[in-house]
Amino acid sequence: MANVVTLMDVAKRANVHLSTASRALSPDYAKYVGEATRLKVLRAAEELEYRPNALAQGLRKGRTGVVGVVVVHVEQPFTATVLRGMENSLEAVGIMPLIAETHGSSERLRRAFEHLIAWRADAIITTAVRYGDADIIERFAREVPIVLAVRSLPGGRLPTIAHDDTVGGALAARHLLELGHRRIGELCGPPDVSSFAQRQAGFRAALAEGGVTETVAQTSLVGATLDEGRRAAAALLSRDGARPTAVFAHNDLMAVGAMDVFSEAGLSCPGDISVIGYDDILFADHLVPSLTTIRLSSFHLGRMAGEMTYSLLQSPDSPPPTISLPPELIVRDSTAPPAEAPGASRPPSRARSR
Amino acid sequence: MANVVTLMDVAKRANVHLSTASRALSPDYAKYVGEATRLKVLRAAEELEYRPNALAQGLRKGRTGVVGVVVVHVEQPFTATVLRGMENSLEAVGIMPLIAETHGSSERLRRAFEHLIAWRADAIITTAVRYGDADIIERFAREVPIVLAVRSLPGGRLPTIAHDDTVGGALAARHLLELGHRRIGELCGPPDVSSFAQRQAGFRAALAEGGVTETVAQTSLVGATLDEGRRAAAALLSRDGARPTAVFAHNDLMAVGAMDVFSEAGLSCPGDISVIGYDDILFADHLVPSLTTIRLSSFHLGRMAGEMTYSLLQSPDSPPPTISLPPELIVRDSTAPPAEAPGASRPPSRARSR
DNA sequence: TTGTAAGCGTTATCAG
DNA sequence: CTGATAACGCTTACAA
Repeated sequence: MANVVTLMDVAKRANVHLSTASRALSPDYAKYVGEATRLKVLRAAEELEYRPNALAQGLRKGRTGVVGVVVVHVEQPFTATVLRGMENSLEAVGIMPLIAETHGSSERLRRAFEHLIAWRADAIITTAVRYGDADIIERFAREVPIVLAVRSLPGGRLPTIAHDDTVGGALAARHLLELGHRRIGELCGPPDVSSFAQRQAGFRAALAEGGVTETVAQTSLVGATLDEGRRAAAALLSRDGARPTAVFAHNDLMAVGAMDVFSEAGLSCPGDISVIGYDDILFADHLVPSLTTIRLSSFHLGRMAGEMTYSLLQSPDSPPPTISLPPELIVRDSTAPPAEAPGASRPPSRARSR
Repeated sequence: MANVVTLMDVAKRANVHLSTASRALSPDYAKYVGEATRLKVLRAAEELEYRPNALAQGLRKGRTGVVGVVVVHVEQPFTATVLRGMENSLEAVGIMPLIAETHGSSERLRRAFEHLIAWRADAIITTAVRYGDADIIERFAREVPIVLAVRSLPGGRLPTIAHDDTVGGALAARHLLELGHRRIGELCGPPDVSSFAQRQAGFRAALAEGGVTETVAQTSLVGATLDEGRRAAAALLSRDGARPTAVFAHNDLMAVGAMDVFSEAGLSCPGDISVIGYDDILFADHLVPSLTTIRLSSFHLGRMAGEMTYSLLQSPDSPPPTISLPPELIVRDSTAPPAEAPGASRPPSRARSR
């Protein structure tokens, strides 16, 4: 190790002054350098395998070319794809994403932001906000440009890009209504996350339009995981009163957990109970039955979030844009008309993409 | 924005010299500061929301507290878990992982390393090496400590932590042999990746021990993805000669692709053809049939890789350790005795964990 | 076109 | 215990 080549070494080898070497290697200032000397410097840099110290550059320039990305969990299937999209667009403009995770904790969210600010990230994109984080986010927003992706915050004071989950919830509701379901359950994610709050709002509004005013809801405050899906589904089954004929899970992970529980309880899906999820994660089409769900263009969302951030960096004082992306209903085998209402016919089978 | 609080601001507000402020805030040097002044400085820092500039610190200290992690693809299920393990152990010792992706390209691998070196990462962990990258990796290893995880390189000159894929391949082979299979196919990942090379070697050696000397192999040079699994499986089916009664796919993704193709070709699994995968990715147990596979303790591997890196940073000139982790056979429903050899009985069903 | 020099925000080594 | 000061490696006005 140890053998770190600095600009000084390059300058010496090329027999030029430090600053000339700097200019020769800078895209912006190279034009002020004689062609011959420029080539000398380039050769020297090449030969010594010179690698500019990004710390020194950032310190001096006041920009790092780093954008922080704060997510709940890289491992979540949906998040991973969003990240890939961001990376894709950021890389194209020479920006490096620096990823930090919150694991759902507000305390870690705070630490992640402080970390990224300490590293002088030029901007921060986050997909991890909960309503309770609004204050702290707005405080940080005074220190660094922040872009909200996937999850939004009320007020719209920050640039935001997210799917329209109200529409998504409504799509789910209308699909179940069309199939003839009237007693419908809902497995809700934490209500202080905009995505879940909006899914619920959209779902209920659409049900109400269809004359169904009551849903059997079970909310998880912990998170929208497979285990929480199991727990919520079990709680829902153990209730008094008639069992719902269909269930809307706020994401696919919960849907899978619920399907497991239903199957263990001897209920067939979709025969006894239909299940619709949300997200269209990898392998949603490989489950048995394959999962009807709402697809979000996650890669695209990530891409656009990256682009939005870049243009924000270019023109810092344009008004905060808000972009809303449409979700899409993907009908598969986990939803069907309820056994008791044979009148309703299955709508023509739609695209089974993937 | 703009309003960046520096140490100078803190010092002024506390009425002490810059260097005193620095000491007061440093865990190592705080003891040389009078209790009263120390508290004054702490208060001032608090009030101003002072956040040390990590760039300046890194530049001055020569250490950044950053460890680069170079992976093929964050999105891959196996990788994501490994990452979580690394993060888990690195965070515990105050190190921040900086993630970079290669997408399987050597050129991008090089760029990722250069990027991380430019940012003066204290060390780099990589799970993305191919045999062809050996030279470049050894060159970089002169500039920064490198830890090889998941995939190894011949020679053992670099600290390495990986699962014993030779054993894993053998486990798969013996399982199929025990079930009575004698005509066995293999869907291979790229052979210039140690994991796949070793899986193949272990698999074939164990088959040979069982008297089976020939396998119907189909190799993918592109990558071990679902689509490549489909392609390889299709190629395997279209061959002359008797169809194999069992197939070992070098990872679960390829196994899923293969199962799709088999099912589309009207073959039932495990009735007509058994399939065993590798990795035990999320939802491997939710497929139908649930997938027999080799489980790797990915989280644990990640953890240990992080710990290894840290201890390497502590004692830089200890000999490069090599840690080998055992894989585990997980028997599920995608493997069964071949139809033609009813003599072989299914071994007692083992743990169906998850 | 090139050289000079002043920092960017810290830490660490000196004296005092 | 505290103050002064020299780096760390680089960029960029400003002079020449």
